[in-house]
Amino acid sequence: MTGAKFENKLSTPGLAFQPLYKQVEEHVTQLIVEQRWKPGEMLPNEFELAREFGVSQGTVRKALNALTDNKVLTRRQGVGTFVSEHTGHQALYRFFPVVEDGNSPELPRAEIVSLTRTEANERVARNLGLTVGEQVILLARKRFLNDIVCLLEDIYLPEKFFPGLVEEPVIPHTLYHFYQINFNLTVHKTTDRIKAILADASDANELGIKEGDPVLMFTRLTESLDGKIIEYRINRCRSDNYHYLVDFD
Amino acid sequence: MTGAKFENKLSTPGLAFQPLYKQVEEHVTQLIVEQRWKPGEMLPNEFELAREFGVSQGTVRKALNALTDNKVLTRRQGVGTFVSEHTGHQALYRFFPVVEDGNSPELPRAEIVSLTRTEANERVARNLGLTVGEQVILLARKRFLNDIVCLLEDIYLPEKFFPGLVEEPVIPHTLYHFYQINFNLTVHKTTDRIKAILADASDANELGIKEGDPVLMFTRLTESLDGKIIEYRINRCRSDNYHYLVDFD
DNA sequence: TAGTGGTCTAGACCACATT
DNA sequence: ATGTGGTCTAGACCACTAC
Repeated sequence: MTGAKFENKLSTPGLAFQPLYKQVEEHVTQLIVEQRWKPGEMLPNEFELAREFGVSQGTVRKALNALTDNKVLTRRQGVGTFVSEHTGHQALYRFFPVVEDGNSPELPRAEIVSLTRTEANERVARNLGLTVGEQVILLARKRFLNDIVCLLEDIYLPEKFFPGLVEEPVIPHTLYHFYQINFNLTVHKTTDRIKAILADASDANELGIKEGDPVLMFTRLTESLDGKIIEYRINRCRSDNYHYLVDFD
Repeated sequence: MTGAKFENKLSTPGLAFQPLYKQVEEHVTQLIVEQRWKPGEMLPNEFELAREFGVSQGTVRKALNALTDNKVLTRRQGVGTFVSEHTGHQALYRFFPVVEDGNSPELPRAEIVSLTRTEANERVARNLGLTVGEQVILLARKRFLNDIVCLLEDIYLPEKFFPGLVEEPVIPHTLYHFYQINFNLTVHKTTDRIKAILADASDANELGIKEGDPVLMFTRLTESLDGKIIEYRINRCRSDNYHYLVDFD
């Protein structure tokens, strides 16, 4: 199907013809970005959406299932189709790769160290796709597993995507859910780059290790559902009793 | 569908009812493990498979597409459906996460340092699911990016899964393809656990860095298509100019 | 009981690659 | 021209959940 064959009600943008189900996928994503349905809310059923978009129910199903694979939607048999919310154990584990040696993955506790506004230096600007000097928010946190500090985070956020965040009185532990609810920014994917470094005096002190001890350092770039780079993190992780877990399949 | 409703020709194992398309998926996987079709070979078309299994073409399609998502099969429009081979750029990048800083992912060269038979010590046995003292093969390699050594690998293989490997006169660089072709072991997924350590004298010498420099160490467990753990790797990677790249989505 | 998603089928037609 | 996978549709029925 080239996009012109059927009379459907999707906004087909000009010449880049896509299969109908792909158009439905993008259209539904767009509607979520525009907050027609908010996180946690239920979508109309397949037949209603099919009627609205002018396609068959099977085509809607294919699109909704693809979005479910991408974790954008959650479907529950007998209940309905929902916009995924970054809450619940599964969603929280999804982007936290640090595990205590010999243990199963667990959820960490977070403690805010500081929250300030500053100007992007060259490195931050390059990573966030900003120009040097643009306003960014720097959020520093410590994270704990079993009440032992395991990770230090410096989180840089473009202020234009997070207006007013720096004045927020209280920032919850579940940051990605907070982005989603308060700034309509749903985290969609992340890229981590991992290196080994030696602890400097300050990090060693905060992590409870010695200066010069090996530390796992990973930087993260986070992309939202609508394709914006919304976060740049610099993480330093104790490596004596923790590791970074990756599955390829 | 509970598995008993339709008269199909799949070996439904007793009571663990599965959807038909899931049964087809497992059956096709089993046939690949049994080498009814070898890597690179083409399967019969959807209608033929549907007739053979006693299900509809749409059900076969759903199963084959799922296996394609899992990289077990490769489908090409107008051509056919093929058993995936661990060759070709895409398949080779898939399990190699080390990238030179500031560069795009590239394929490394491999050089064999030694190939010996030994007995599994406690650590190796535990990771490979063997008993201490079982025969294992130890393959040590160096890997190069742009002709600079970046990674040292100690690869432990249970001899029972790789009979005769230790006498092989020549081992190719593309190990996972070699496992697949010569031992009918298709790598399906891997788990890496990453830590930061300090280089010991030997590793530092081989990697061209100084003793005590930070090094990225990651261990890998590799699982085959039929669910066996076939490989345990201990990797040490230069961290001065290289990093480990992970995407979550 | 009503409403939802999940499975399975059948068939028409399109797009692509090879001969 | 032929054969393959890809898309789209239509409809029947099942399984699960909530009320």
